[in-house]
Amino acid sequence: MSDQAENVLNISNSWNAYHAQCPTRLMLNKIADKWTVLLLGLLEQETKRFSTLQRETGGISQKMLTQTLRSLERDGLIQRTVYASVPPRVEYSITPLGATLVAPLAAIRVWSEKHIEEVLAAQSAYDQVQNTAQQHPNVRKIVFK
Amino acid sequence: MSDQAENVLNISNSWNAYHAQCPTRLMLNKIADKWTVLLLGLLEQETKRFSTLQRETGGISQKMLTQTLRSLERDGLIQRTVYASVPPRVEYSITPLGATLVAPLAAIRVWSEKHIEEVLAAQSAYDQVQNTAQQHPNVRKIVFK
DNA sequence: CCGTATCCAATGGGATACTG
DNA sequence: CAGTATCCCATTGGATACGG
Repeated sequence: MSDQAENVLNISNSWNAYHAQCPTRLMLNKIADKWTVLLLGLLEQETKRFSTLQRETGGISQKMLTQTLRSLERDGLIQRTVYASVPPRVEYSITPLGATLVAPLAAIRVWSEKHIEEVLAAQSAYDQVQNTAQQHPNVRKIVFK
Repeated sequence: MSDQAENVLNISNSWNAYHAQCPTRLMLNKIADKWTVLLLGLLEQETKRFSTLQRETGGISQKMLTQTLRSLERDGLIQRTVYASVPPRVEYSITPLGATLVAPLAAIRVWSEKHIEEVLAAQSAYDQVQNTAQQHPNVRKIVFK
């Protein structure tokens, strides 16, 4: 209604308030996953085996590796290929669809590396103010205007 | 070392394997939060009050609203202002730093809306194959090559 | 109006043991 | 090698009640 700049982030506009099935929410939940982005990063360039992924992530449990890979496979973001050799060999690779997700994720990475210092500084400043405010419990240090 | 295209998502490159303090991980955890992005979207344009935010998110509990707003404030992404009026009034607005995060988040939103159909289709296809494979339990339907 | 404190159910994720 | 199955603890988040 207003002639302000468009609200580019307003998910509720396109989806009538918060909706559990909002595409953005679905994807954010994926990305929010501790291992998803890391695995996509590892698979971005080359096909890799299960054990290789486990080693290169450095500490993921078998359960979570399997679970995350399944989820990514189900979403069509990675491809799983089984070779009927002995011992069995399974390889994972990124799909064309998965590859298109790399750029948006990289944007997040770039922002994070560029602004992390500001965020950490803000956190320190905030914490310091809170610690200074040893007033009545239940009362935060606040800013009047 | 190789002369391939650079691995733009490889967080481990810059941070020596998976590191809990990797900036990208820190930010992804924020974003992963169920309400963070929604609140940033609501505050993107204009300052809003606590009760307004609660209403417009449509269903967030007081606890989570407070908690999420605190977290965003601590990170320097939003600003909290208290007016010493009766009854008290508290307003939240996005900071310049928070505003710079809008674009990367919008990129995720755009990707999601553009590719959600493919993802859902991939999921359906995957599920169908799994349901068809009523073989020995413990054996998934697999693809040989 | 804008919170904080507490209780409690659901979920997530690691460790471990076992299979084709 | 590449999983699956089970147990179990830590974290999450909603509901509720209370406070400045």
